[in-house]
Amino acid sequence: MQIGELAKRTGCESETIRYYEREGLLPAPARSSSGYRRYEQPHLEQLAFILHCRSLGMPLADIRLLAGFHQQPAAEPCDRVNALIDQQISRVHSQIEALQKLEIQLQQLRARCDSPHTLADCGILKTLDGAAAGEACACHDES
Amino acid sequence: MQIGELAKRTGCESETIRYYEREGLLPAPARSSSGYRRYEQPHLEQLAFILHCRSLGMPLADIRLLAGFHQQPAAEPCDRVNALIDQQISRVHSQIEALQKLEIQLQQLRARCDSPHTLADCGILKTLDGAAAGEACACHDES
DNA sequence: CTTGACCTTATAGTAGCTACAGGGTTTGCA
DNA sequence: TGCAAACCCTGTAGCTACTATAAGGTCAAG
Ligand SMILES: [Zn+2]
Ligand SMILES: [Zn+2]
Ligand SMILES: [Zn+2]
Ligand SMILES: [Zn+2]
Repeated sequence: MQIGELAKRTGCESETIRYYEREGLLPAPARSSSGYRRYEQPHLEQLAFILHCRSLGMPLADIRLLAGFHQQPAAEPCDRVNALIDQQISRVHSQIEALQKLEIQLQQLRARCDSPHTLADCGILKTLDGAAAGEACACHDES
Repeated sequence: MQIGELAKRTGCESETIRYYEREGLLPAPARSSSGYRRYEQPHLEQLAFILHCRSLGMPLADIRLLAGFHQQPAAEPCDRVNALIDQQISRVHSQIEALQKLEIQLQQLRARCDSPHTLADCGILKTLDGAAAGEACACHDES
């Protein structure tokens, strides 16, 4: 199949497929006489593997490693696999925590303005300006 | 003061300050005879304003707008300010939701492996391979 | 024989920095 | 006076994971 059909079947754009090939995540497929890429079923599965990992937020570098385990002797321990997943879980977890703090801060800032009123009176702008001048702010106040 | 001192006082690297100037977030300061940037107190406050907004996760484009409201007539309504903050809150909120789904999926995947064992037996790898072949997976199973 | 839908490569753009390379300036000290 | 350390300058490239062109080649239908 051509790249367009692979794209349609996986829901991944042709350009992304070419990008994965350039990045070494997908092996370079055979070419037709006119230079068109020709894919087979294994390519589709390899791409699906990548997309599935991507949908879990895994970075391409980790997916490369994960895919590489298929080339390793099957008797090796799987702890490196687990480590990659655990790392991803903790990355995601700390992002969540950071964003939750952010949301609280933003809501504290937002609460300074009970619109509608003018720019001169806006509690949000006043808070931001005050903080820039060194005053305590609603959002970063530790109390 | 020179750029290095402004950097030290704000905890922002010199290169970042120059970057903000290039991006039009900070006005170009006066220069010494040898071409060194010379900053005054207002610059420090403007930079602090930017950094404070950045710490709330605001994109530079929004900070540019937010800073621009200082040049607007003070009698204008502040609803555009509120809209920017509300937008940011909803961005952050939807990111949190997406990441929380991700974390659950990752933990479901992680639960397939009760290490230690081998690559051939690893439930994580088996799940990923199965999903690539079109089977249902622990992580994306809707049940 | 031409139109349209494919495909190819190469390059640049996105966000927000960060890290050089390759130079000039200023300060202090022997 | 000479020199080195610690500043500063510009310009460019790198990071992630794509996305979007530009400029061209190929193929099947009508
Ligand atoms: Zn307001
Ligand atoms: Zn604050
Ligand atoms: Zn395992
Ligand atoms: Zn899954």
